[in-house]
Amino acid sequence: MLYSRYFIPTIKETPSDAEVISHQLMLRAGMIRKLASGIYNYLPLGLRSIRKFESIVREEMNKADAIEMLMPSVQPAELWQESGRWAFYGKELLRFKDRKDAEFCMGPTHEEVITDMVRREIKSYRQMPLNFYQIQTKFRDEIRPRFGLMRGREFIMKDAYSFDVDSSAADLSYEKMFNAYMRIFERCGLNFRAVEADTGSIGGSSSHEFMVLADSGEDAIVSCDACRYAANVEKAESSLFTAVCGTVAEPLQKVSTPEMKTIAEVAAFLNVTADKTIKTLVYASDAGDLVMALLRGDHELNELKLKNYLGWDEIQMASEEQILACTGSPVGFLGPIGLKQDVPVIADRVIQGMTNVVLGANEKDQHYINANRGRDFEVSGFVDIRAVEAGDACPRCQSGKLEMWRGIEVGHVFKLGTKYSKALNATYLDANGREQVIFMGCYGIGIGRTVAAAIEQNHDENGIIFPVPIAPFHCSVVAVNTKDAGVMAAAEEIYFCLEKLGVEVLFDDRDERPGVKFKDNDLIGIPLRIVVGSKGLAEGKVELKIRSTGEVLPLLLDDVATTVKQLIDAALAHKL
RNA sequence: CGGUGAGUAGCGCAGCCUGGUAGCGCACCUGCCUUGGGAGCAGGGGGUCGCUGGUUCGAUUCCAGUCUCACCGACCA
Repeated sequence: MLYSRYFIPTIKETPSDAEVISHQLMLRAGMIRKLASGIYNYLPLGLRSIRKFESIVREEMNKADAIEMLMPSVQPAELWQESGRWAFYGKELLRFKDRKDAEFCMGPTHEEVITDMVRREIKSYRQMPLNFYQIQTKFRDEIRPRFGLMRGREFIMKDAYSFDVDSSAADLSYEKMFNAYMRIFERCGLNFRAVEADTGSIGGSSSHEFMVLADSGEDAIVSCDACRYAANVEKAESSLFTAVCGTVAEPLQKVSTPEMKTIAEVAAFLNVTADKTIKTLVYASDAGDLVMALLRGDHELNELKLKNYLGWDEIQMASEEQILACTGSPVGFLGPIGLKQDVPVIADRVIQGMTNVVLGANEKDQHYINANRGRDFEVSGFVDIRAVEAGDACPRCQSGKLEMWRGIEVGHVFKLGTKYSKALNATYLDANGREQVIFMGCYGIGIGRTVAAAIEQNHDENGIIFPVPIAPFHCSVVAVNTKDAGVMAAAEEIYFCLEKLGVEVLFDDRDERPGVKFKDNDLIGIPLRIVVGSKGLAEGKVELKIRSTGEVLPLLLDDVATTVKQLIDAALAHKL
């Protein structure tokens, strides 16, 4: 490809509305341009990287026996009403009507469509297992799109759906996809973790997220430094069960704690450590139901764990009025003793062993000391509702410690069970001629997001440093002075040789000063660069610069093409 | 939807407080010069100041409304 005939509109200055590095660099490198909030044009260079990643995904999906197809992005409302998600999905689902007033939506995901196809076509256990995938544009009307391709409203996604005769066969399909995902992200040279995850609005029994580690990631994850356990903090189990307080029950006593509202203030005032106190939180559902949550004073609540335990759709901290009605006390002095309303009291498991604790007296400026469960208050259940912290013991192996990371969710695999097949009545006849419900799994990869995540993880002050497998070009050839006929002839020669060898090469033949070309080539992140200048040429030499290390190798004119070819092949093979 | 901030040339911004018909850097066009890290000189083109209404002799500037965008919270590939 000739640079002068191609289209790479680079930008020298950082656009002011781009917050994260991948967004800034994709704009500056001329890979994407914004059309509307969360909606982007993929310019030629950006599309090349995306296509590269797509073909890696295709290869691995095909290898894992998934079959490619393509579904429409416009979907009829009836299917969504049938699955129950038309009402449940909310405003994120972009809905509209056609000229006949029939309702449609832009597909945010395709469980309904694929299940509808399968229920029409699959009749027998003999036809399974089956796994269909597509690479297609999705639309989710996100409330707050941000970070460029990282969270767009319109985005390219690979989604796959598996269909099996029973749960254990579905587990096998899940495992195949899981392994394919591992290979996909390994091939891209990404530093990532597969973590246990919450299933969210897709539903199902269990799931794993694939997280590219990056400080700008929107998710927090933990992983064990000794075993393979890793989880989204939303999901991560707390390993703490043990109590830390004394065992002889002292008499309950109310003490004055003027203006002492936070755990830290109360603990300091009463001269105890925070782990001898109990933190009381009140949460409300959108229906107005209340629940009281108890945690050890130095612990934090994981709202999602509480929400999942309660089975609520929404959870939020109760309002001051709700709290006053329930406890008779302002925030800061809450506790489970002497409640005005009968609300369930959910205690973290750690509470079970605590004795002689400090907690709020449900009265302004008053706390209890030496409170004991059973004698002074009761709880309706002990549940793991605590947010894990870095340094916690691993809940699996117990010998390891949990490390905490930020991550970008690039892939997510779900065991759906029969959630959609039941709702849409997707059944088959088993060997005994009995009707059975199909077991499903679904598997997503954010295509654009993965490319963005790769940039997030591979860049320096000069721009992008693409991993070879998803680089838009493998190599660039820079002619230092285009007016020098010798330089141009040599550069052209190298360009043709590389093309002949199947190397994807960008020939920077522009009549620009060398500095401009170097800056642009660095910015767009081409892994290898050959510089052809008159000085080196006089000795029959050119330079090969490696973008990732900055290493510069002087090479003889005759050796360049084969050396580059070898380096590229090695880089691609290394990831397989 | 709630909270914050911003809309002035393709991009990044100033001007607005104190109203008088718009400016800087980069980019773009022409010419000269230059060719190993975003050069230099000279000349030039481009803006209904987001939109609507109000106040005023006069509004980019003041007021009201509205739209869009970004950032902070719940969703998610």
